[in-house]
This record gives sequence, C-alpha cells and structure tokens, in this order.
Amino acid sequence: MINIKFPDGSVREYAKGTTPLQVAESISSRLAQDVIAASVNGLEWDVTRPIDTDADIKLFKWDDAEGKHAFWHTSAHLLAEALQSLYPGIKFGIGPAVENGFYYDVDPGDAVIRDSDLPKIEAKMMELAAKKCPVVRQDITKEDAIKLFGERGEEYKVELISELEDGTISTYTQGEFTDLCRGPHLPHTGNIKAIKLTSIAGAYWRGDEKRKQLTRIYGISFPKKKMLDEYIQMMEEAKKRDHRKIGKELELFMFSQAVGQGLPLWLPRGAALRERLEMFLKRIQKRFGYQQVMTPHIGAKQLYVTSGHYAKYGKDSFQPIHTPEENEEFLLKPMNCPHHCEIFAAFPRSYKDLPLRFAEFGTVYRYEQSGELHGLTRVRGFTQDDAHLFCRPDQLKEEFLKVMDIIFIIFKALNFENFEAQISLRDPSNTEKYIGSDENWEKAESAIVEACQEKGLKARVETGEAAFYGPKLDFMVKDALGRRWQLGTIQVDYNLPERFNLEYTGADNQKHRPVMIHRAPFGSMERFVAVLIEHTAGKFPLWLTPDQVVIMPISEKFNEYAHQIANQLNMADIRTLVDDRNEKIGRKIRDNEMKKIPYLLVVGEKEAENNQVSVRKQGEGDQGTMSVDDFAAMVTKEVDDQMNAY
RNA sequence: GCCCAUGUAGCUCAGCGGUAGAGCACUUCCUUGGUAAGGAAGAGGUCACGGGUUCAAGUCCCGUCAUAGGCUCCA
Repeated sequence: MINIKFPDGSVREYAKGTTPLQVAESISSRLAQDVIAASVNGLEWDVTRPIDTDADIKLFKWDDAEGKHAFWHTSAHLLAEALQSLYPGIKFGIGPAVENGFYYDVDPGDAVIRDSDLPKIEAKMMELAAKKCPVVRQDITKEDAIKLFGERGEEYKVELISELEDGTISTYTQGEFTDLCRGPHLPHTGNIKAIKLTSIAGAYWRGDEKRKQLTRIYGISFPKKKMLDEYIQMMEEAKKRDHRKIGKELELFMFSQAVGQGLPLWLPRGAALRERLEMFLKRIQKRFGYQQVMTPHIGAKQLYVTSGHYAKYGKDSFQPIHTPEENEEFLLKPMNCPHHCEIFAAFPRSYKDLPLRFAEFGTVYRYEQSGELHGLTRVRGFTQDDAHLFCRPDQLKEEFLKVMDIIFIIFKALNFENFEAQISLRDPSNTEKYIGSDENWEKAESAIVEACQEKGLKARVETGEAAFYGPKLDFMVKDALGRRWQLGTIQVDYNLPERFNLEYTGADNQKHRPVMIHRAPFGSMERFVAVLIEHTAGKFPLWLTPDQVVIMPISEKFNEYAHQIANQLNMADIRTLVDDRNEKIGRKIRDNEMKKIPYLLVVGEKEAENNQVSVRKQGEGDQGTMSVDDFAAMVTKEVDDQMNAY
C-alpha cells in the first residue's frame, strides 16, 4: 500500500500502482470526469500513470493552468497526427502548449501549408479526436529513441533527443502517431471537442535565425463547443477594439507612407488626448518634486559612446548624421538619460540637493526591424514619459515608493484596476556580468522587494532577468478583455553614473556616486494610448476624451441657440461641438454615439425657451432636461472627481 | 531582416483574363424634424508601384514598397 497526500494535508491509503484517475474516482465520479492532469511529488504526471511510492498529489481540471496545459499539449499531438496523415513525409519540430492554445513547428518538405489549408486540417483533427484513441506513454532508452526517430527521418527529433541526458526517454503514442514527449497528456483524444487553428507562421528552428525556418501552425482547443464559441466571440471583440481600427475611426492618429513606416502622426483629436495625459502626469510629478527639463532630438555621437549605448546598439541602429562642413557626427536620440546625466553633472551637487528628479516627455528614435512595427505599440519614433532620479543609496527605497505612488495614481485615474508587477533581480550565480558592487546590488534589490511589500503589491520575482546595470520593477496591466500589457517600468542604474562620472559631495566632505533611477509610468505615450484605446474601446473617461459634449439642434431654427450654449460651455472649459448638419435628430444621435461622445445635448423649441438642454449620456440614453448652468456644473464636477480620484 | 498572407473610391469590401462595382462618407437639392441611419441627384479610381506573359491584365508571373500574423530583436 502507498500513502497519497492531498494539497489540503489529508492522507489516504491506496494500492501500489494506483493512478491519479483512480484516486479521483475514489473521491467522486464527477472529479474523475473532470480531472485531466496531475502532479505527483511535484512532477507532471499523466492521470493514467501508476504511482508506486508514497506521494504528494495534485489533481488538475480544465480550470487549472496545468489542466489546460495538458489539454493543449495533447491537442498539439493531435495536430501532428492530422498533419502526418495529410502530408506524408512531414517532419516534426516541437509542439508545445502556450498561454492561449498550442502550436506545432513542422517541416513539410516541398509542400507549402497555407491559411486556406487550415479548415481541412481541423476537420482531420476532429475526425481523429472522435476515435478517442488512448494516449499511451512508453519509456525507452536514448539509443532506442534515436533509432526510432532516426528510422523515420525525423532529424529534428533526433537532434533534440541527442541533447537530452542519458537515461530513459518517454514517448507518447496515439493512433498512428508517436512523439518524443515528457508529457503529461490526456488519457485519450476524445476529450477534445472543439478545435480552431488560428494562424500559420514561419518560425526558426530552435529560435535561431541562422537555422531553417519551419512552418508553425497555431491553434486552440476546448473540451466544449460552447467554450470555443465564446473564445471566438472574444477574439472578435478584441478585433473591434484594435487601437489601429479605433484610432482611424476616431481620428486619433495615422501613418503616412510618405513620412515613413513606424512614424506616427498624431491627428488633432489624438494630440489633444495625449496632451491631457501629459498635463495630468506633469501635475502629479510636480507634486512629487520633479523638475521638467528639455533636451534636443539629437546628440553628439560621443555622448552615446560614453553612455555605452553606441557600442551595444550603434551598428544595429539609425546611423549617425553628419554636419556638412565640420563632419561632426550626431545620433538621433535613442535615450534621454545621457542628456539628463549631463544636466546633473553641470553643477557641483551636494548630498543636500538629492534626490534630484529630472522629467521630460522626450521623443526618442530607435531603429526597429520592419517586421516588428505594429500600430502605436511598436514604432520608430516615440515619446517616453521619462524621468531620471539621482539619489543617495539610502534614498533608493523611499524613491521607489514614491514612483510606485505615481504609477498607482495613474492606473486609478485611468481605470486599470487589474495590474501585476514583476521584480527582475540579477542571477546570483553569475554576478560578474553585472556592473556595480555586490553591496549596492543587495541594497537595491532589497529596497525594491521591501517597497513592494510595504505597498502590499504582489510582485512576481524573476531572478536573472535584471539588466546588466541594475534591478528593475515592471508593471503589467490587464485590460478589459483580460489581456496583459507591459507599461510602466522603474529601473535602478549603477552604470550611467559610473560612465558619466557623476558625483555629489557627502556630509563627510567626500565625493560619492549617486544612484540613478529610470522610470516611465506610461512607458511611452504611443504605447500607452494604444493600450488605453483597447482597454476602453475608445470610450475614454470624460476628463480625457477629446470632445466631451456635442450639441444637436432639432432643426436649423435652433442652430443659433446651440452655438450660443456651445460658446458658454467652451468658456467653462468643457470641450463642446455643435452638430448643425441638415439631418434628423435620430441621425445625429446615432453618428455621435458612434463617435463615443460622452454627452449629447438635444436642443429644440422647449429648451431654447427655458435656457435648458436635454441631456443624453453615452450608452445610457435620455437623462431628461436641465438648465445649461446645472449641466455645466455637473460636467465640471465629474471631470474634477475623475482627475482627483486618488 | 526571415516565413505565410493581403494591397481595388476617404472608409468597409465585391469583382479574379474581355467597357472598373456596392454600401457608408463627401457635394448639391428637397425635407425642418423630439432621442441610434428621411429622400433624390452628383462627384469621386494609372485597381500600391515597376517589369513581364497575352490580341487583351485589378485579374496570371517576377520584383519593389506598404500592411497584417508569426519568428529573431527590443537601451
């Protein structure tokens, strides 16, 4: 007999060789139906794999990440099985589960698999799934594995196996298809009830651009047809919210071939929105003791040689520009920090001056490979909401806390209620690749960890993810559709103060090196606006939206009254337009609702007589009539409340 | 940069060897209206660009550029 211990601490006795599935059956038949994967003593385990020793067990269902993982992993094998039958001679790379589904990298030889082939492959997968083939695990030796896959000409698999440690290797077989795999897998393919192959793409073998490019097929699968329908619906919603689409519809920004790819042009409405965001952040930063600075768009090449950026990125970046007479070399500014370092270095600094906080909405230019450009989220010219804090080592934590406060204020004001944080620390086993003393690193790392604890921020800690110049804290927000976006970042930097030889005089009358913190709560204005558009679907908060109110006269007779009110509201700082087109009121309502205007005011004979407006709120319909003054007061209060909601 | 795909009116798209199309937007006229599309007429296109095949090319082929999905990269 063996003892099986459950996550709640309880222990039950089972016969040796019992499988997790049998354990589940002993608890309830419902659980047995739902369980799709397990872990045994921390190892991933098939539900049909016998357990021979005392063990800690966890049972996973579809709702668990581990359950989905096994489900999609088996789906990847099913995809491979279908491909094997449709494309004889096809060779397989790897086929893992990913965050949202699975993929398989394949080498179809001379055949080309196209988007239009996906339905055919899906149908084959469904046909194979319906057979409910058991997925059988087999342990074999490394030599046997190499022989088995070698005979089939599976060169990629052989390469993978030969790099594995000696000992037993597991394979999984369902139907005609056998794959090298660690598992775990579903007991049989019949659980897979709904499949959608989503896209097809090239992917380098082992992610190495020097090696062969394989065909990657992405898909997602579900245990219920309804779940697939919901997933498809969500994807359609995401498509509707695409910032590139909404940006065009709401006339926020554009790109022009004549200007160049990856170089966004902000249209009046988008520029107004961005300007409000910048004003908002400036106001907050002022409160936190920041000073605005401004620096030019180019800088002498030597500046970036000093900073080290040129050595690291120079060749793969925009090339230097030259003055015609003197042949001096300048670079388009890829970073604001070297400029800010020079500002720090311009005067003798005392420990009493610190921390110094220089902020700039600095536009930087970076060469991005053409295949990388994407709407506003990946561009070649963008504006960072940058600031560099120069402080003493003992001020690090305090400064971190303050930056976190700013970030929280922004997330709150913009209704990003769900966010996560990631702390990136250095790899302690490989300290020589980092600049700065061990003591400073330890100080900085514990400052970040403690700051997060004090703010009650649950942050994932990733060791080895730090930049060579310092540890960092990154913020990820979840938008209205649950998608994660990386936005704000706070990074400690020991490198630049060193390279620019920055100093302050301490209380001991000795020279000391300041610590620098880079931070950008939005990240970049372009990226942030893109995320904001997708989060809100273009329905921006009242304080931020470009046009707050549109007045719609019932007929031409009331145009004059409409303009008169618009004037009054604009004087009160309420951004107001008049829709005096020769259209019926229903038409005006529809068009302005589509433009996501927060307040629509209907004015006709009744309103004109009493100096009133009839109010319609975006998405909520008719709100009744009120006086113009009351409406103005209501809007002003709503804006004030939103801007001071922290 | 690499792989797959796409590029037709301002926007969304149809047409896929034989005289450039639709809806919306735009202009003009009619209509003067009460809470999500009133009516009519008109204007608008070297079918991304450059080559080729063909009696004939948005349509087939090649190249370039741009866009999209991935891969690699991201101070």
